[in-house]
Amino acid sequence: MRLRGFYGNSIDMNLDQTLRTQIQNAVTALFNQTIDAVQVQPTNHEFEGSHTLVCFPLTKLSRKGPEETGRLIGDYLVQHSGMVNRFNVVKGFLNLVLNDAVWVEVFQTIFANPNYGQLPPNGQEIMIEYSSPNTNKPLHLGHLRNNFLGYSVAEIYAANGFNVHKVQIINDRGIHICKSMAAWKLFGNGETPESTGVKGDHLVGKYYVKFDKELKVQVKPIIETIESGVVEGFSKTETDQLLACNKQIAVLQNKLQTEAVAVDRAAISALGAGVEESFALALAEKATWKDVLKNLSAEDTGDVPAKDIEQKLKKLQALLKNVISLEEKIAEQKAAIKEIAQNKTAIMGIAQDMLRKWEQKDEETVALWKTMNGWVYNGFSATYKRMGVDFEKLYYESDTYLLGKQEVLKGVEKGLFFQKEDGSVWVDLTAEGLDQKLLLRSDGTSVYMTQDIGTAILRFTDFPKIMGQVYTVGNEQEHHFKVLFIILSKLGFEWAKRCFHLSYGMVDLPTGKMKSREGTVVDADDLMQEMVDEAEVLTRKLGRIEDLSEDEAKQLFEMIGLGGLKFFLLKVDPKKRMLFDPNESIQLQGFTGPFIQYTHARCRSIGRKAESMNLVCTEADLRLVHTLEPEEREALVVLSLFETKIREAAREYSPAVIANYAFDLAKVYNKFYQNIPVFNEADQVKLKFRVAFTKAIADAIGKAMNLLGIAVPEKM
RNA sequence: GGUCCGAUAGCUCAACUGGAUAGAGCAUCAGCCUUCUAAGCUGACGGUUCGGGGUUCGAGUCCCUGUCGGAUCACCA
Repeated sequence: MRLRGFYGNSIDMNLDQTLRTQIQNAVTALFNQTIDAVQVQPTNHEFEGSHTLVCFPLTKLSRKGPEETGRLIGDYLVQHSGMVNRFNVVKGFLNLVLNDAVWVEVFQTIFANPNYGQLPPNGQEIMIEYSSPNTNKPLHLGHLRNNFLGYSVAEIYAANGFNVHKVQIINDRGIHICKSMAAWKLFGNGETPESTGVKGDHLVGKYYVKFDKELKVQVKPIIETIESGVVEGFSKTETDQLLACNKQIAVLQNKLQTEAVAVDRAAISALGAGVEESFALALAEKATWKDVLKNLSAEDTGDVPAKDIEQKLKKLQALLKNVISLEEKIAEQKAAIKEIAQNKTAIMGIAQDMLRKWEQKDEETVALWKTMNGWVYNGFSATYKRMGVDFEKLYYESDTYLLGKQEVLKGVEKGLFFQKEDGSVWVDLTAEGLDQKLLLRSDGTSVYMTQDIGTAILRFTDFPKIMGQVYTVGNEQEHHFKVLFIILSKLGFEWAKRCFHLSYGMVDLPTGKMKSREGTVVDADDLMQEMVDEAEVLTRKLGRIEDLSEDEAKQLFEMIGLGGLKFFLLKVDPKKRMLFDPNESIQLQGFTGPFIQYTHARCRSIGRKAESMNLVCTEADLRLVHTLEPEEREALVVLSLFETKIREAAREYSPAVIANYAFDLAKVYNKFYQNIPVFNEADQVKLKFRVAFTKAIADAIGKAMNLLGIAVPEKM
């Protein structure tokens, strides 16, 4: 979705624009040529100046070298512009130093604008979806990235002048919740959140895990029977498939044995001691080749240089390529068998039966469904509250899947979709370079895609003025949304092209990927609590909370713990997969939330002292400021970028832009703070200016952090 | 196998969409508290931007190619 054209001008852009015009004038005056585009960029820190003109492209017009061109333009600007104080030319780059008066004026504008950081309303409405959990288990670390991201993007759009509608779709229907229901019915003994004291979403999650465990137990003998060659009691297609799998496995295993013998054992032994023993294990079939390789790479290798180990592993990998690829193929076949076998277990039968009954509105099933979903919602709302996220409207899959079905059937009538012999409905996307996609099962029930079609249409009906919709969903679903948007277009909805999938990368742990079945998920509630606890420990250690009440202290720990967590998850470009290192996330120094919160508290401390001294800065005072210290100038340059960053963050759908900016601002202010003690200043004008300047920085930091959903303390 | 995404300092991440000697933080080392909050500041160390070609005044960024990692291609959601 393109949003260009909804943005106005900000302070630094005006400055930039004026400068560009003056450069254009200079070029016209000097070389008797006109240009329509000039390349101006921020000056590198190592050189003096704030704006830099790239001169290379101008050499054709000036018929002079880049340095000479730069000098001529620089001279001209100093003499005629009234803005440029001095300049320097390095290679082909013209670095401009603006008059302090220009920066003082910039500050006056910011000072006079209490809404600095909030762009005027642009009359546009936009919908942002995030969170959208399944109702069978509690929220985890992945949801945290999703929620913080969605919430922050919503705030950023609001700051850009949009009227934002935050929504989510709750996946309250389907086989997943039936699994929890089935397990609860079988093993729950009537447990409730009240009777156990367990948070509702966690209780329901417990039974989801229980279901999976039981399923594993029940499916094992079935798989063993199948693999022994006995395939009975399956439908025709299933039987064919299973027999085919068995056949494939036999062939693959034969090949594997041949390949295993062919592995160059001599080459492996040559790689070092210990390696060979590990492979003896693999040959005895106690481990797969892949596991052996994995174990070796994880082994403690003492003081062998890392590069050597890496090379060794690469060699090994190459030697074992064939056997590992065969193993993987066998695993694929086994997975296919498992899939079919699972449907034959008693417990899966119960869950599927519940799903059918639910669709038929069976009273008892619906009642249980309502009860357990209710537990989950209570749990979720507690989690959302602590996370500090909210929603204007909730959509429930159980309300939208039928609507989706209607729309699909309409599509069939119009000839947009087609029906197969078994009654299933499909859309043909081969013209778009994709496959055929199922929209309704042969028994007429809805799939994921069906309900998303319904939800989208319902939303544009509920909010007819929205220009578009943003879906905050992990990048594993890129294909899904690509297909969804094409289908909506086919159905004739012109707004389909203004739907945008805000696709973000997965969160990895140092131990690898999170897998709910292997119990390696990081629970959202637990994580938030740990962060707050850690914040408390570290804060008490620093001993700065003596004059805070117990309540205030608690609030502060909450602010720091969650601020740290949010900042950690938001500072990385959303598109990229990121590593969550728990140890690093609770750090308070450097590029962290608490560092920025701390800077804010410092500023406020100065503010309080100024108030106690009755120091008030007026616009008249500012008019008396004529010179700036380098630290002040530097900070003002950063401060003036705020609204441009707010725009950029919206354009890129990236809170990371704001996070980086807030950090830059805090850093540049700390430099000022350290070098120029504010209250040591005898000159009243300078003193007042610095107090006002500090307040402006604090406000900008606070607003930037708010865009990330992070609160900032008065003291810490 | 097809499609898409990624690879930058020991680690985690930037790099204004083609511009300068590729920047921060962490870690390591060395300095700075009689001062508005040291959760801070200053410095040092650290790079063949995965390999190989190409495009041009100029490439981490664009094109081709190879290697590695991830995602996806369900009558799951």
